Amino acid sequence: MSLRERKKEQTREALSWAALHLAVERGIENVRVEDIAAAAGVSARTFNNYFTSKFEAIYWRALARSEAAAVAVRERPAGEPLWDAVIAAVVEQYTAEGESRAPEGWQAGVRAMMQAPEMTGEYLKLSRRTEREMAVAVADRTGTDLDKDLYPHLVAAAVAAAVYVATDRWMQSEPPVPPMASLIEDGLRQIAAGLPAPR
Amino acid sequence: MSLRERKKEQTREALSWAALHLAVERGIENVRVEDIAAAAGVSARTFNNYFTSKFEAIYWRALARSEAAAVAVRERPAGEPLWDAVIAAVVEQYTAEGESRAPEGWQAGVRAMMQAPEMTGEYLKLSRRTEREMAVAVADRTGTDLDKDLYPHLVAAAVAAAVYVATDRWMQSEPPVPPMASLIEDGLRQIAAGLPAPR
DNA sequence: ACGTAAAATTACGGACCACGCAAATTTAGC
DNA sequence: GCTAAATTTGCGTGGTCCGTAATTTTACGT
Repeated sequence: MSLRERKKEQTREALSWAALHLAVERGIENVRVEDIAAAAGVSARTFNNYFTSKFEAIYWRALARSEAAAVAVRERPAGEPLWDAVIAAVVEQYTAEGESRAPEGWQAGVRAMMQAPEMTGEYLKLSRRTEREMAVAVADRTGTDLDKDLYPHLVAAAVAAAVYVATDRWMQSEPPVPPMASLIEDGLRQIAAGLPAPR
Repeated sequence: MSLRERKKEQTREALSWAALHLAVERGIENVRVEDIAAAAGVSARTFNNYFTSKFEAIYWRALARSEAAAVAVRERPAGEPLWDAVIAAVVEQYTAEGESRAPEGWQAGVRAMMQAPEMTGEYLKLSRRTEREMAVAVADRTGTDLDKDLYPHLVAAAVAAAVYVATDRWMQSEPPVPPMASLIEDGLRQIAAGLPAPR
């Protein structure tokens, strides 16, 4: 990777972290694009070269994780049943992370920030774009057709929904907070079982 | 209903129709809030008293339909299995409508408009708010707990996902266009079956 | 080390949005 | 007809996002 490409990645990371930190610190309503740009050491115009909104900057890491999940589905063993592959691939993204290394209070801060009304729906809006990656991976594994079949899109949308609901639950949990990976796995398994009404 | 309440509803309807019409006519990127307000015969400030964005105005009818679906779930026979109730309630909203009475070219225009990149994710963002209604209805019917159980939220999110995917497919269909209700029912049935990989 | 080209950053201006506030208007109720 | 409540509207403001062009940085060849 060239110096220029490395610097671009570094800028993107810096902007994303600055967005997240400032939002947790001050609340999303007190964070302006200009603040994020200043914290990252670039101009506001540069911020908009990288992200179309502060929400996109905040969620960039989560969105990258969704992309990585789709890639991981493709890389699962070829004969593996679809849902086993999907669940393993998705859960993997939420397990190999240094959650326990986050500063004290960080997770509580993130949870509080994500509850702000301004955040409602923003993740879903942005995740629409990464859903297609998952649909492509599912279509490849199941031999279904993206243009003719609902199936791959349904799986992708249902997976995104399960991840969303589980992370929303995680955000609203009181201590002791269950691991996000467990919640996500639970959600995906319920989907794969056809969401039977509990007894 | 008082005159005042009737006038408020009429204003909301007028604004929503104006938004949808102008977006179909000119493309969303050529429609300003001021244009919508003028077409509805009110000020731009009044527009923002009713809607927080032009997307909310455009999708208002669809969002109202989601709300109506949640209400309809509550009204299904008490002993009816959950998914039968949900599918019937949701599909009902997309059947009792005068699709065939729309002007020639209208459906094609709506489809084209919804494909615009600016629209991506906007419906999902807004639908987040109505999902809770469906979750409440599901919790009531299944005796699950909104604060403790993932289940009602998973069902609500999965239903919203199925509706979204089906309407997206409908929008992208070449003539002869299948009825939206059929696509939605198909999607919901696949979800209720656990999205098994097709053979 | 230097010169040129390509890419990225930045400054600037402009269009647009969304909201708070208060004045004006309309509706409700007696 | 009068008063109160609700709604509409005008105005101002803060903020966002983009297009454009100038400036700076990096890449590459010599």
